[in-house]
Amino acid sequence: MVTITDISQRCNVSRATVSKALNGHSDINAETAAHIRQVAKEMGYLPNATARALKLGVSHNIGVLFVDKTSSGLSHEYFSQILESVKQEAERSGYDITFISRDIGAVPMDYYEHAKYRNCDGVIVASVDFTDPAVIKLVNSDIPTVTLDYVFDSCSAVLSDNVGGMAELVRYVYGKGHRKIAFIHGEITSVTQKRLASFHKTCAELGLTIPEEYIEAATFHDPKASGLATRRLLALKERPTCILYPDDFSFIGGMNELERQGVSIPGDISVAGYDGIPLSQVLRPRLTTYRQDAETMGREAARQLVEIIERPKEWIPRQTMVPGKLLEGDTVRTIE
Amino acid sequence: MVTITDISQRCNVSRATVSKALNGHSDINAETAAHIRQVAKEMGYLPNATARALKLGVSHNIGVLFVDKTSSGLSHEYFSQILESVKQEAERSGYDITFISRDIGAVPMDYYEHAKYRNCDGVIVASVDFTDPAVIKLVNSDIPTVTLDYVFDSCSAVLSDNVGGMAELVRYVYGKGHRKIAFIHGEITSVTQKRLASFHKTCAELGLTIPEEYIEAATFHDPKASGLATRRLLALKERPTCILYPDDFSFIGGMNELERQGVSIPGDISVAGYDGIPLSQVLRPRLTTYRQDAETMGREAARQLVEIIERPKEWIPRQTMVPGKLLEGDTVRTIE
DNA sequence: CGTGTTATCTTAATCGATTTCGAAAAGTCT
DNA sequence: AGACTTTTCGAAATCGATTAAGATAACACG
Repeated sequence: MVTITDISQRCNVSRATVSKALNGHSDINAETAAHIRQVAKEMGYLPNATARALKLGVSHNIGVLFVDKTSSGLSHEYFSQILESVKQEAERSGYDITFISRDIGAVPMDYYEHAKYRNCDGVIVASVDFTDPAVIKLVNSDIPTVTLDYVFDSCSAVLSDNVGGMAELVRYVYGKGHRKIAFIHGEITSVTQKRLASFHKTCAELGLTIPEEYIEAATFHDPKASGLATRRLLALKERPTCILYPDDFSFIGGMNELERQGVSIPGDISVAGYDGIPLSQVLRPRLTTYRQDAETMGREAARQLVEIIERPKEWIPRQTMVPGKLLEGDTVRTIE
Repeated sequence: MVTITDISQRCNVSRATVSKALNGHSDINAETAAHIRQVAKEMGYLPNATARALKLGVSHNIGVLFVDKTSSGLSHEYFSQILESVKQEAERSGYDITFISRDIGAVPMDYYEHAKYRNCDGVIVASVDFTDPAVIKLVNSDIPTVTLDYVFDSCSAVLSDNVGGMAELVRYVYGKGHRKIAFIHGEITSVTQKRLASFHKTCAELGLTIPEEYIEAATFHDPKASGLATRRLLALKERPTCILYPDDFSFIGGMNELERQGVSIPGDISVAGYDGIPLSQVLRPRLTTYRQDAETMGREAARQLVEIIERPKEWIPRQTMVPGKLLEGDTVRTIE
């Protein structure tokens, strides 16, 4: 591998001169610098990121912590989309992406230790159990952190507008004439809590009284759980006319249960999902769902993290709300 | 941050001794070593991966190159699953994962340069245009490489059994009584070529003559393209009784077109996909599709790469074929 | 002409960890 | 006791790049 030393020998200058020439310092003669850069190019010189990181204490490397309970992590489409856009934005700013985990090899580590060990300049945290002490340790540490869909006082957060999204969804189905609206939610996380709160608040604003039995618990990304929840709703004396699901995957599980029971969609019961995965608009009927703007969220998270890293002085924790968009499919019908 | 120097001062020994104690060298007294380890633990010492990488020339870092044409990269579920299992396996062996790309920041780089710059010990390559000179440069370089779904002489490869998969699929629908089998394929890649070849070969073995018009071109992961191809097939005088699609996403696009034209599935026409994405078994009707074992592929790729990295002497390029599995859904019917 | 200034380059320390080589002390053997 | 091993530890170099501080020469100015 070509190093600075190799170049310095070829050019008959010191290593310091080469380094300065390549980094555009002003105390190097313009011609000398040009020559050095020329030679460096010819020799195919590449700076060694490792050596640089060691000396400068800055790695130009961002850690991402994406782990969900099922450890399916990336299989959740919403998160793979976020990851992809985080990656693109980080790269544009000159940062690479490294996954953070526990226990790298045989060595037991927590997330913070792993990030430190790898000299990450910052970390983006998503799709984890935010009550995990290891996560809390990380976000409260000296490492700049941006969280996705969760707020800590100690760091910036990029949030999908769950409150606004749920409100829009409820108002939409209300506008279609629905009054008996049921909500199947995912496991209790901050996201679920926000959607639940927004659901109740919006219903109240619209003058709707939602019976307790209309609120059902399921699990994110779990068609079976939502199927069961759906069955419970169908068993009620007074069936809802519309059911909201925690995500599109669960949504489809619910639709299956409805069809199995001979309930037509949206003829007998209307349904809507959340996430707006690409497939939702390919399937027939097209799913009515609230699309979370994963791309913007990832980009925004990366942008903010880079800003914190590069301008730590001016930084104060900030929450950024990313709006989504209602995708009006064919699963909610108008009723009188 | 706690460094080796800090520990050496606390223990009144040299830095060399600390390093050796922590790495279990035999020329350190057992008691001394125990004490040093104890103190290191108390002080919360973490080795600095950067310094280590610089000195040892080994980063314990694996690059992954996942870029598809639409630069949607990870949005392709097959690849996010592979990535996830690559990550898990790599971590178990003590390796971290970093994404490789071009042009990190303002600096123009090719994949090889990027991997070198980051001191990657090896790279896993998938979902790229394998005719890209930058990719070819990488796989032919001194950096150990494992490719997914593509074979170079210069490196090991992990392959989904496209030949076997397609053969199984064809034989399955043949077994169901189908004789007029159409095949919509993705853009021409090595994967497509294998499936095409296997399709023809298997049909020939079964004594089937497939008219040219039954072979249609579309694009991977593109429901519109497959919809159009489907329309062309439906316009034929002699319609096929079964259509095979390049992947499940395209598959669904094709099904939509069929339904739009009032063709019932599988009553009028049978259909089958490829990939076996999780949703394929949640949707109703359940999709008949050939499931690629992404998890095994990722794990195998990581395992082999680690082996090449750690035992370069004994290594010879090897191809590993990972079998998939036919998921028998409800989209292929039996005909007399 | 002496002093100060500027432009240009080098020396050497540094980041944190590893490792070669050697040194000192302790033990072993004849 | 003298010679030789073995055990245990440390000094110093090293990986590649950066940078503070210093050196040298050219130049300007009163």
